[in-house]
Amino acid sequence: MIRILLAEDQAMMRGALAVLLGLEDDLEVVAQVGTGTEIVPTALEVRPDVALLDIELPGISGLEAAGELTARLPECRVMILTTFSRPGYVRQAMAAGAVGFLVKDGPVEELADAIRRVLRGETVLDPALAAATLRAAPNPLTARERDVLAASEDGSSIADIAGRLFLSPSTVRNYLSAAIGKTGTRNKTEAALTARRNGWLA
Amino acid sequence: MIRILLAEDQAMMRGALAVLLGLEDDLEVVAQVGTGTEIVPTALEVRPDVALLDIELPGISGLEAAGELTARLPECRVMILTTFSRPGYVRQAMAAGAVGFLVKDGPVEELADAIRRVLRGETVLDPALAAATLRAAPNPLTARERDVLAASEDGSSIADIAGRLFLSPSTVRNYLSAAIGKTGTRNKTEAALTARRNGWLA
DNA sequence: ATCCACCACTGACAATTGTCACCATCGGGT
DNA sequence: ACCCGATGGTGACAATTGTCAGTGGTGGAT
Repeated sequence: MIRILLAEDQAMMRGALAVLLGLEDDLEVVAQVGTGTEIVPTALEVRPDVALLDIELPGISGLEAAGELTARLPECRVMILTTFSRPGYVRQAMAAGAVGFLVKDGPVEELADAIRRVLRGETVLDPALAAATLRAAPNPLTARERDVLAASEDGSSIADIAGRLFLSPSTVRNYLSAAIGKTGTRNKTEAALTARRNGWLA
Repeated sequence: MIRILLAEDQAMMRGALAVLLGLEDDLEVVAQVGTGTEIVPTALEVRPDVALLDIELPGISGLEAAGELTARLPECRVMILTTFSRPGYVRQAMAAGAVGFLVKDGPVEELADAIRRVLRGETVLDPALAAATLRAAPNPLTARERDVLAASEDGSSIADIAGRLFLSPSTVRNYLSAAIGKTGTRNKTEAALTARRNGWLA
């Protein structure tokens, strides 16, 4: 019996997947969580064979949790199940020790099989997605550039960002200018958008 | 046997829901589509009792499809199933003749029952959500203001927007200024963001 | 007939934003 | 010791953006 931990914030999606996986007679969902913060504690308690993690979660992200989980519970295989096939996500997932990366666009039928394959020691990653990730440029942004971009995502003014990050407005403008240059965009809004789309933030 | 049409863009969610609903012995998913454009033609062909529509879909939105569907196939009950409980969405759904509005945050168990209740003639709408919708201000934006806000969502410059909408840059700036005023925000990025969050766009 | 809301535009002005050159410090590498 | 990249800053300048006061035109109410 393969014991599964399921982390997904949308209750309906989480419930549906749990029922679905429960229908397979070699699979068993032993824990369900709706936030990133619960992942590691719950996993340490129930000791699942596989953790199926969404990325965008309240609290910490599934990718951060993946890193901690592979470190603290190495016998648990970590798989990422996400809406977005962003190159940066794939990169971070692999760096965090994940052995599977599934996109919610794919057919449900693949899911149970992917879990079994991971447990046999295989790595599950769509070849086209792997290729696209390798083709795409790796994250060119420095930590600070990511900070200011993330802070500008809600449309904040430079003064706001500076206040929030305890920097001088001029410094913020310089980082933004650098980020705009590196992303090949024309203003902070576009820069934040493409950085987000590439999985370069958070 | 209740015949259901399912419109949802995420294949995995769509598949999982279909399996789930299929487990109920009085429910039957007779059609699944992944785009908004397919909804009406498919419904006219298979004549379902209930159409369960996501809002954010490729092609036309589930809300637009809902309006057309209630007009062209009145015997088919339309239910909206969406991630976002935006006041504007609820308003539009009801205006389009939908008799159910479900949020993907809720438990899966409710879904089948909600469908049955809708078929008994009830309207399914979380009271708290209904209250919040009534409390929230209705869409204060004019059609043009919505246009320019939608066009500015990708971080475009005013000149870009003007070019795309065949307007003079000054006109665009005036509409944006009006939208900024009405949304109580401080720049076009914030304005577009809050308009989107309230379900005032598209 | 008059009012009002919406549409479309212009021009002027102030504020914000983006670019650039420049300076200083710190921590690795080589 | 030296270079390099990242961090944090200043000041100057140009471009973009936001505000405001106008001008008209349209079409639907009263």
